[in-house]
Amino acid sequence: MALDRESVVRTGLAVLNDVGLDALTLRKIASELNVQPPALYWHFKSKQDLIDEMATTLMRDGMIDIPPDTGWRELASLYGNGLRQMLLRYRDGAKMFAGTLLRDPAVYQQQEAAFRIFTTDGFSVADAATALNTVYCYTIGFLIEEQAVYPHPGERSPDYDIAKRTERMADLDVPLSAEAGKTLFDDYDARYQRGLDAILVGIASWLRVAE
Amino acid sequence: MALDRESVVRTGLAVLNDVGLDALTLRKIASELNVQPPALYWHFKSKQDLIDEMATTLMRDGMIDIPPDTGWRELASLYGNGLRQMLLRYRDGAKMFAGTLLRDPAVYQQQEAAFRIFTTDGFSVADAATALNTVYCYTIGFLIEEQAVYPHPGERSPDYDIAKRTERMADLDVPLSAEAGKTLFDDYDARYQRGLDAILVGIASWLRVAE
DNA sequence: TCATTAAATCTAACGCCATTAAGCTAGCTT
DNA sequence: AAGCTAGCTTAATGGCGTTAGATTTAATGA
Repeated sequence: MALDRESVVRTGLAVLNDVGLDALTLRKIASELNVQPPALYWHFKSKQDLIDEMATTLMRDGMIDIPPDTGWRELASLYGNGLRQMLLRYRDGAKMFAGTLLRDPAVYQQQEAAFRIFTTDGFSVADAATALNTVYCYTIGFLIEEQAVYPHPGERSPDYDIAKRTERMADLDVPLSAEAGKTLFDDYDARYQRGLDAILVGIASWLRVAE
Repeated sequence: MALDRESVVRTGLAVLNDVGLDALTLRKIASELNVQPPALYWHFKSKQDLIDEMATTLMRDGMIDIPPDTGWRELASLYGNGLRQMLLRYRDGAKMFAGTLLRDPAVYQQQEAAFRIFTTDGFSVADAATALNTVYCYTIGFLIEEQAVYPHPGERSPDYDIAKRTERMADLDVPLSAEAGKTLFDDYDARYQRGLDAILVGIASWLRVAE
């Protein structure tokens, strides 16, 4: 034997990666564990409970140590990029994460360290919260889109065919939109970075105003 | 008689507003229309097809006319705020929208007008696309969070109880996080605006670099 | 060593779901 | 009047999360 929360969560994540969030079922997870579906209810009170734990595990695994003497800007960049890489590790990672409330103490402690850096650098607590929340929201939104187009990194979904999109636009007289498509459905790394940098520039302006 | 795509979509949106996305079923929609569930398949090829159309309708209804002589910044602000108000009209509006590919020509034409303003103001098409995409992603991410806390405007979900959250943090020694909670679970209007403004400040810097 | 107990799983079933297949019916066309 | 077809119906399929209750397993205490 040896079925515990941890192994169920790991198997859940593996199944998620295979089939995606919509097709993630307790029956598949149970079958992967050579167990009958109701067995999972000994360890989790509901499917949502399991998914919450999967999200928490993902977060905990993805947490990075903050180097000493990190400035707010570098930290925010690390936070955003770390979050993105974390979500990219599993199919539909962002969708699973979105709207999930994390109860893990480790998350709060990591957050606390981030707030300390921001306040040390001159931000109010409210501004620090707003700043990190802005980065968070942008990242989640970006990744939901990205993972819709690329369920797995490097594997484009057939639903998002650039050629067909361009074709559909051909008789619509929207040349700029057509050209923008090239930007919007490719090079997600660079584009994420560009948007994140814009946010950081804007947040930096909060500091100067306060001075 | 007189069941058509339009009326099914409207009823679908009404049911969505009542019960949320997870509990949105074809059976409920059909029952609301005094019709048997399979009847919907005459008008839509699948549930997802109906949801796509619901999202498209929401978008189309929420589209606003762009006043003449609007600058890129004002436009981007209108775009973000308009998108937010649109999504707020229905429970789980953002979740429904996230990852949905819109095929409506009207959307492309609206987009085209936006791109024209950006390029007139000196942006490249790629930068215009990145700029609007950044606003879009931020807004979607923000609203998924917001609607998790407030399924309906003004009606807080019981899952997000500030008092309980503070309580949980009491024995954790994370005073800044506790204080941040006050910011993060309230005053969504102001916070959305603050984040959006930061993004716009950052995007403005793209212009100056190019000059 | 054996009875007791608790933990962890099983089988069986319920009610709901999206979807498909096939039949019926009203109204339009010829 | 006959036939066609758009637009529904009923009936059924297979899958889902979840619950109830029986059953096994492993540890405990006498």
